[in-house]
Amino acid sequence: MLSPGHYQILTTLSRGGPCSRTDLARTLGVSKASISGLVRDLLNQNILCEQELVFGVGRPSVSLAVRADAASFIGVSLQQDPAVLVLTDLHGSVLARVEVPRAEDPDLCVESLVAAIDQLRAAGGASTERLSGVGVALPGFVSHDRHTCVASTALGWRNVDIGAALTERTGLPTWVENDANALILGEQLFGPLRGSPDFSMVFVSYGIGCAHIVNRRLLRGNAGGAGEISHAPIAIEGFGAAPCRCGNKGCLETVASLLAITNAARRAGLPEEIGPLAALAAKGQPDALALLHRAGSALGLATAQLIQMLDPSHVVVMLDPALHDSVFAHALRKEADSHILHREGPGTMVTFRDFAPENFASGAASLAARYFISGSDEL
Amino acid sequence: MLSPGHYQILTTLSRGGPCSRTDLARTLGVSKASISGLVRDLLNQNILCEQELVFGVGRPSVSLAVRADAASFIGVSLQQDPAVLVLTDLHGSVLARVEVPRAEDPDLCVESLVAAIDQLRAAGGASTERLSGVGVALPGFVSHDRHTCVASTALGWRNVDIGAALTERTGLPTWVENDANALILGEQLFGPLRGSPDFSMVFVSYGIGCAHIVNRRLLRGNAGGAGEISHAPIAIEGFGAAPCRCGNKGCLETVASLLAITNAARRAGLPEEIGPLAALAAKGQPDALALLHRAGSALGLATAQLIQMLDPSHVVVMLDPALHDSVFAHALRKEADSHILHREGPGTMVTFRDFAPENFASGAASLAARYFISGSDEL
DNA sequence: ACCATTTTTTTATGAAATGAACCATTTGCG
DNA sequence: CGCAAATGGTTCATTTCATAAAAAAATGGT
Repeated sequence: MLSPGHYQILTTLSRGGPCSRTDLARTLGVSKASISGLVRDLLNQNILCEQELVFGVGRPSVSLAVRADAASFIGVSLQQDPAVLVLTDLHGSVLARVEVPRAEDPDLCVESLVAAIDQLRAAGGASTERLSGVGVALPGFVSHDRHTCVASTALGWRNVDIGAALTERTGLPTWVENDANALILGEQLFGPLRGSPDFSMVFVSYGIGCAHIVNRRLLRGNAGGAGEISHAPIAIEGFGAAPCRCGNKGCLETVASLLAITNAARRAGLPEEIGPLAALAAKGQPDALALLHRAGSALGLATAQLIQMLDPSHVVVMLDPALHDSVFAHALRKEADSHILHREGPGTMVTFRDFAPENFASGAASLAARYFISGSDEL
Repeated sequence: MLSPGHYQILTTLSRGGPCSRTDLARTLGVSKASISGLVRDLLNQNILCEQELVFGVGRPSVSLAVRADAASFIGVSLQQDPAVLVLTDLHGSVLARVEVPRAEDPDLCVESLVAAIDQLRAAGGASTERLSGVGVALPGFVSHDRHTCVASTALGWRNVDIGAALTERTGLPTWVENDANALILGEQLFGPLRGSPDFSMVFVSYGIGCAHIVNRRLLRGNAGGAGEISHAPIAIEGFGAAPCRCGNKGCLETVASLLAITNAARRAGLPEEIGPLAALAAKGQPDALALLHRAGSALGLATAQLIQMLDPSHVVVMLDPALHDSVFAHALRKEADSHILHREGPGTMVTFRDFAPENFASGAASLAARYFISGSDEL
């Protein structure tokens, strides 16, 4: 239905925001005549709309923008229990939201997800008329075809073709992706860093997840295992090198994940929840301070390695709100800063953002939106 | 002169080796009719040639290959003193080779390079009729436009537009690139790993250089500083964290570079040349063994970090031949292997190769060849 | 009112890709 | 030996696509 030219226009608009026909022609290196025709098609199909006039010298240009209501998408996050599902529009805004318990058994899980999707469709009303796809984010490895979960320790799954199952039950095309990858792909399409060609995201949950955009593309690597930093060898002097479930010693995950932090807190007789622990550290309790400082420093060192290796323009670290302004965050920033090679020009910017399970769901929805916009899984 | 279609054919052939017209049509997703016409043009211009027939059922297919003598290129390596210049054909074979002292003063340097290039042209004879470009590899940072050396501590240069100078004096288009980048771009176009979408190269010289191909493209990063591992924080327990010229402590460069190794050897009263040092270690001299083991382990740890982060299919480590089968290499492999997360399927393959200054020169030549083949600096 | 300037549309022209038919050359089989 | 089946490559009329040039539209300044 849409030609490559149409997709190029949609991609350019969602990458750089609204612009005129002439801008599009310049950016894409084609004639204004071609753009004119393609834009007409997209206007007729209610995918684009003309926005306000931009006045300069001469005839004002009309801004073109992708219509938010041109399509809607469903995103499923199995990153935590409960699972979160959202219905989003083409700008990534959440139109409806549902939570369901995350079932371990694959069949039960699909069952409850299908029910939740029906709920979302009902809640969305007219906006689901052009519902065009489902995305799933899960903690684990996903096969090359973006259908099957090859392995997930968190879910206890091996070779579960959840993509095919959902497609069959909902009649909607479905894309499956690793949780960290879905998160960063959502950021690339919908987030504040949209359009940046090189950036990375790290999140601290029970484990530590990480993904990278390099040259505008997701870094997957040869076997799809690229970008992992949770098993980076963080053998800082003075840090004990605890054995990790991966068989090595001194992995980042054994120090900086929420699981590691709460385990260490329990052993030290400190509160096991991250909120109270951070509050205690804020009051100056020495053990809590040391624990969070150590964890933050470890993640900071890994971040420095990441920055040295990939030289991204931004690294976004998603943290529990309780940690946002804590010694954890400060130690992270300091350790990262002290281990990167400073050069001229603006270096990598490290920013913190609140961790919310919803982000994974809307990242998952963006997988389907991406296909709508670019006709493929690349932008 | 050549259209995008022509370049696509040349790129496909040099990426995947000789193939038939029908294969090209399948690979590129265009009709046989289009390929037929484009190939005819390239045959007429003596850029392609028809090779042997491949028999199967039905009419045999004729293999098409890029002619080695379709063009020739000059590569300049300023990676070491003396500078090495080579004349290569379109398959990367070295047709002639010249060395000249590497002058510090930019003007003098250009002067001697121009003279050496004339020598190469004379030595190349008829093969330089279609000489189509010059590439320069140098240790330092190169501006975004691939003309100017922004900074090089090894050469003592700041903002030297060596590209423009050579273009003016030789009349040939010139591309300038960082030494490690030139090396891996040469491997991508001419080497055994040609066509691999994800691989990395590391070389151990007075410093340590490193570059990566990700998704078939050179990893440059936001500020062009990606891929550097020489300042990776290698703070292995038991390894002293020596201060580095970058201001941090415990950088890889302070342990594993040839400069660091020979400095440490001098302090320990061991031979300062790498050959005798390696020989001593091979005989079992404890201090020499410890020194090389420590250096190899450090590089191995950095290699493990690299593999975890990028998940390449191959890592090629270029070493002085004396180190090739030494405790350095063994420690490197062991340390790398023990710090990567093993998963199903074939993991990253780490291979050693002899370090030769020529590789940088032919890598530099490949920059010009790349332009001939793809019409841009991407493959 | 009129001109300069810039954006957008229209239109006529040319280039490029295609599908379908056709020719070429081999293997396999009776 | 002869013929069908299969595959590779070419030719050519047709369609699609992109473009440049011209025209129209919309505004600011003089």
